[in-house]
Amino acid sequence: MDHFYEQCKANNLKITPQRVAVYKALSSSLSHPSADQIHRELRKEFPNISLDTVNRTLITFAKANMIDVVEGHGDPRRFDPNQESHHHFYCVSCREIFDFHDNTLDTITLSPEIESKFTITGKRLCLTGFCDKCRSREDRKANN
Amino acid sequence: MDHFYEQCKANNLKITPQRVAVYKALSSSLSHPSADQIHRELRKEFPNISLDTVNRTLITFAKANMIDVVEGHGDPRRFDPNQESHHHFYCVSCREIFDFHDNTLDTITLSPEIESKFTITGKRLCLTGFCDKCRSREDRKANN
DNA sequence: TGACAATTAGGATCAAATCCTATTTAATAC
DNA sequence: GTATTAAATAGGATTTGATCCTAATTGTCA
Repeated sequence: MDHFYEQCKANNLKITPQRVAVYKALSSSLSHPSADQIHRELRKEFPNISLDTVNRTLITFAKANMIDVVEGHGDPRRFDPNQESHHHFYCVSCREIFDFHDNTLDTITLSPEIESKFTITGKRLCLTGFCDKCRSREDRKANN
Repeated sequence: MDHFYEQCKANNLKITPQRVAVYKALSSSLSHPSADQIHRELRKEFPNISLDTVNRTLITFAKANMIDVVEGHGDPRRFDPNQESHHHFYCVSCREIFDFHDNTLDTITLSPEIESKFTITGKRLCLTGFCDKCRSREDRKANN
């Protein structure tokens, strides 16, 4: 938890009981929970904590690189007509998905342990970050 | 489009004007659109087509392996406290996400072209399929 | 061509995320 | 300590995506 306090300091985030609670709840979870799940969990201890606060707090942590948002990012369900092996870059700013191809990556082999533990129907490298357009927009913001 | 008709046949899907339209709209799109986006597009040509139909149709195609649902699958936004390099297996049945580690995969290098085109903040192999529990459940269903 | 099962339209419902505003609170300087 | 101020919170309202429901329609196959 010391690390948590340090990271808050470094990002100018006030340390509130709610933030501590949210961070603890997420850290102790193995299920990649949603804001709603964490909210329900925390309600037991803090009957008044609001969903909005939990959600906002998690997004704040994510922006500060203290936690991650998993692939998908809560966007509406999206479809892909391309049935050939390919990979995705997702821009967290404009939410656009860019396809890219890579012969080397297409041949990635998994450990036998993983192959046997799951029935794998899809395999894809998922990159996240900023696309060219949004990168320059972010840079402008930072320099103002 | 011949391929489309064949796949419909093979999956016992009736060929309706709506299905043809949805398939064409998705195929000609490069933006990994949502049901809503396709619906808005199709409204121009078919003013009466309903969002529910578009959504249902896309899900039907996906179940028939004619198209894909991209990573994230429209689930609520989910968070991950684990900041170390790791990878994800997503069960499309129970929607659970399982972490796995792989030293080889952690060292994946991307083409310079991709590295320069985007500012990459996250890199992860995303597997989809059925987890152990759901696999056996699906098998039981299939045998009945 | 007729019959039946599958599919659709469109409104109702549900769920996730965000917005809004009055109130509270953590951090800082004194 | 105490006062000040900007940041953070609660909780209700709103928006948006997804699904459900039912009556009407339409492919398909005999």
